[in-house]
Amino acid sequence: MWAEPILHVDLDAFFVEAERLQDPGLVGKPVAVGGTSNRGVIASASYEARAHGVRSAQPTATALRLCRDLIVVPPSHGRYGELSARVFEVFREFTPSVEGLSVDEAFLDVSGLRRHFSTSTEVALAVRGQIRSRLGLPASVGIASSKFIAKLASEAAKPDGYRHIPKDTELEFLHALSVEALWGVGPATLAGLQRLGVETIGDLAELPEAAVVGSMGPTQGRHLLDLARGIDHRAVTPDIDAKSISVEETYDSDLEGIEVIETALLAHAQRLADRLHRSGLAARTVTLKLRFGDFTTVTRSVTSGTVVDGPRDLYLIAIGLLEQVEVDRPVRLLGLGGSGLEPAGEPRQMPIGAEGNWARVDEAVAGVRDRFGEHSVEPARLIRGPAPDD
DNA sequence: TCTGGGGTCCTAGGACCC
DNA sequence: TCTGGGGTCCTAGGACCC
Repeated sequence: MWAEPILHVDLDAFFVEAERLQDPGLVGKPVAVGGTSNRGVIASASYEARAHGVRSAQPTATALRLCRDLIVVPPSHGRYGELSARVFEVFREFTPSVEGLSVDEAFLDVSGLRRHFSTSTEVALAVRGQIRSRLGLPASVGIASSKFIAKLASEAAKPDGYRHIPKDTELEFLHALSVEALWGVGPATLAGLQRLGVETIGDLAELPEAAVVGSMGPTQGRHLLDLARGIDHRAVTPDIDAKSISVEETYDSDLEGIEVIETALLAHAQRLADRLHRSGLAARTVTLKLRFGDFTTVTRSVTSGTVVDGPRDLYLIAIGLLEQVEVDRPVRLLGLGGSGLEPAGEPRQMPIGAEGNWARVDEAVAGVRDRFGEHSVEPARLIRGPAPDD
């Protein structure tokens, strides 16, 4: 009963369900949350929409063609984040050993609850019940002896169900699944495995290690082979600190001309500074990302001995990185990110001879934007005048 | 009706240091 | 007579996940 103490809790169609809490009129209908512009894609689809073939990551235009009654709602990530925080509070009422994978899923190690519940499946039912009754959200739970089996079990449990995989039936459950179901097998790895004649996880488990390592390299090869044989000793690790923070945007129409790109980077620098400020972090490495109209993507990054978090510093660094890229084609996407994150220090160093104390200005601006919203204070260059025709 | 936005991890080559 | 091996950091790109 307690040989399977790992739960994987996965909220069903989380963004859609969050929208249904706001607007109950959406219940029972084909609904998707996603971008509504010409380049928008679906982030989350209701099961009614999935019945028509609507999937996440699908272009919204394709989804509308597949399902003419589809209601597409633009995402409200701020609200989803708040709801997610409440879901995680519920998790932590059961155990401190909660490892979030994203806003809508987490591993829970419930082995410490032996004295309070007779089985780990009972814990799973209680977690599901609390999330349903207090937050109005459906969740599916997988219960297993290891993280990756628990994750596969929650997938098998969807929607709004639970699935317990007893340890002695693990391999039977695992080996029947398609190898694509394995965490870490995407299109490129799948193609390599198919060349080896692998279709199911069971097929992979029977291959000699040398064949798998020869095709996929030692690190990934041995790891996948272990998983295929049911071996996964990874512990549930709570509270992993963020390693990078980034903002990016795909434009409705491609950007042309350095000035237009620089202006867009000013907006990115401001947004990134806001996100860093809210997290109390500063970055040692700044990375600029450009995707051209033909979808080729380049990145340029720079690491310095000091950290940055102010919009002006981020902007100047971004401009410096932009100069290293040959921008000879229209730009579809711009991104700016920070990594090598450290807690933002109290007293901010200014470069010797820098004019004025920009760090203090940045700090003050960030404080105002936190309190009054992101449009309360903006660089003058970003403020649009009244629209000419209304 | 081509392909979002936010992440993590890995690899490979070069710089640099001992 | 150009020549070592290890370790770490940095950069660019790519695979993958939700």
